[in-house]
Amino acid sequence: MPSSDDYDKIVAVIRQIPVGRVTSYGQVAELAGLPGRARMVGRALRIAGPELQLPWHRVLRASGQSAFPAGTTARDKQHQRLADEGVLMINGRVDLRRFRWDPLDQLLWGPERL
DNA sequence: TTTGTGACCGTAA
DNA sequence: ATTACGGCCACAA
Repeated sequence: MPSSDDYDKIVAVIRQIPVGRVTSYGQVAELAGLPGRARMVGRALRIAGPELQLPWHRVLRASGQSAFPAGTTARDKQHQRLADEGVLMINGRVDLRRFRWDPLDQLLWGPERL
């Protein structure tokens, strides 16, 4: 049973993703203390909806691709918003080696947002 | 109660 | 590069 506490932790993690960086459902789950439960992150995001104004577009599949099907407005919006933040996509795929969010960066570099 | 379905993922072939 | 498979597990039918 997914305690609302779990969802709160997930939301808290997503709120920390800096502008211009991305992460994966799996990584969010791990950082939230819920290893192996990537699907739950997707659920949480779906339930949260636009009300909470989360940076949902910064959460991608582990492959660097959008989780939304090609041709959907959600996917287009996600790509657009990432582009606006300077996240490059090559063939609909973000190079995670370059744009993956590393929580340690913030601790070492300070709270400056890209 | 069982089954199918996801904003998913890692491994292996 | 792709496909397949097993894990994951709340939710709805």
